[in-house]
Amino acid sequence: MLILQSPLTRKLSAFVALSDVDLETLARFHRRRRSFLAKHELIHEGQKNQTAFILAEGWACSYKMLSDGGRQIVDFQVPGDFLGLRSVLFRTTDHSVEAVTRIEASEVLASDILDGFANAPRLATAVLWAASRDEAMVVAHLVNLGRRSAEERVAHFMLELGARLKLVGIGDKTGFDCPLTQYHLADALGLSAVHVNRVLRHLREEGLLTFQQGRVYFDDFAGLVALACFDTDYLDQDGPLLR
Amino acid sequence: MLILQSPLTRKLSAFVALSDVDLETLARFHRRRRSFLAKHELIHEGQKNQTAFILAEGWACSYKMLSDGGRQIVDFQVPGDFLGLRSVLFRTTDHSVEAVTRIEASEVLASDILDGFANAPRLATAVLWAASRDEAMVVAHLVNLGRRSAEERVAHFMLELGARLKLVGIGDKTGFDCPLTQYHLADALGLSAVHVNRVLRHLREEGLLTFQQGRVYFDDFAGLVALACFDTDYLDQDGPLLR
DNA sequence: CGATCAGTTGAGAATGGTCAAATTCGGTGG
DNA sequence: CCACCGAATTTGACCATTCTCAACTGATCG
Repeated sequence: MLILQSPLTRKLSAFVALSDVDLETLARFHRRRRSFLAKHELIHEGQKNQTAFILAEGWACSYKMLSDGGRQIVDFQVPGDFLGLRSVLFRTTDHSVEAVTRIEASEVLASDILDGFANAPRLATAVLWAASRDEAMVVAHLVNLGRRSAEERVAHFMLELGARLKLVGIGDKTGFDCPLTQYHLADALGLSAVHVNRVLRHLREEGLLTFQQGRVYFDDFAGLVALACFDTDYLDQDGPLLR
Repeated sequence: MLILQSPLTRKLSAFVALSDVDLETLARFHRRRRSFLAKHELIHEGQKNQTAFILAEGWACSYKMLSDGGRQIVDFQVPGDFLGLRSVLFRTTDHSVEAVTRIEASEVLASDILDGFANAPRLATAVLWAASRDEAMVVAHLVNLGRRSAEERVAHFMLELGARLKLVGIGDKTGFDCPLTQYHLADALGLSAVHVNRVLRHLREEGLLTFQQGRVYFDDFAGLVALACFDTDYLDQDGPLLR
């Protein structure tokens, strides 16, 4: 093993057994460590020839702005996730990415990625495979927006976020630390911030969930799961499929 | 060139310059041609060890059912698209796929795909790259659901579908043939079928768009673009990025 | 100690849903 | 060719969820 098990390496190894060449290439992606303040926009929608980042510490979010000033958050990223990979794969980017908290990330130039993919095709497969799993989360999010009430949306979102963070080792069944504001929730869930506030109050009064002082408490996990029709075992993974 | 330019081959070549081995492997995916009636469910949510399909003729849609009986259509597939690729990549599938019209498709066994990917890693990269572009469409769809009014949603959806079909050579600026029912639209757009009908009537009365007898007419293309804030050049592609 | 930002609450308005019933359309069998 | 059937579309009346606007509180930070 050439490099220590970074979150990204661990994630990729779930899909493809990586060779030494793959791991060396991956290690080369991790020069150029940067840090950014909360709210810094790392990737800007519409720009060409962007660089990408690998998130090492903190939270980020990807979103699209609308012409009326509203925004829709597509997904949140946690350590081990790529930021702006698609902006490299498609020369131009269709969304923006900004830091939610102060973050640490490795900057990866477009040429690093394209050259790396050409020389280490199995690494390319692994990275894209992982990107494809991220799509499953976007799909779940889409279903949430399309067919659930505000209350179900909030409950489902929190459960899903909790499940995701548990995989990375942050948080457990009782709750997790959550640096998001109610505005983040509103922009992610397609609701107004005012209504998010009301829904949170109601969930708290019903004894289901509390979100206060940067932490989410699952006061009644089973009740939330029932309310949101949450599929408990949903991000499972067994072992590499490609050897 | 070993096989004729199938829709899929053309699509993949946009991302990665394919070798003869890649093309042979791809050709091997196209034995086992099948045909299915409209409404046939090809992939069922939750099943394990599914096979995948490559759509050759007709339309399909991928969707998730909710426990209350509602469903959310995630995306529509047209010739050249994979059906159920993720059910192979992740051993189990998180959504269902059904035929919208009568369809023709090549059945591809999980083992075909995994063996093929192991032997032709650049093909793997190309297929996953294309899957990643499909995600961009899912993202656009998500934004549509989260932050637009019913009228904007319908307009945007139709424009996007039109743009996509124009790329495949079906339809033009004046409109396209569309086998969807208003129920399909409702399930895709997170609206009730009744409301979809009302919105369509309104768009027709405003002289913007007509959807009747299986065809969509863009009566006022510029007006629609303005209403939906549609990004006209959005699925562009230049040439293979990976040589 | 202002200033700013996140959270909270109320009142009224709007968008879109539900239920129920009619109408049209595309086949299909006699 | 016509009568009929089921599916898709259309319309109305009423209702619910969620939004908008506006004001107020509380915390944090130079």
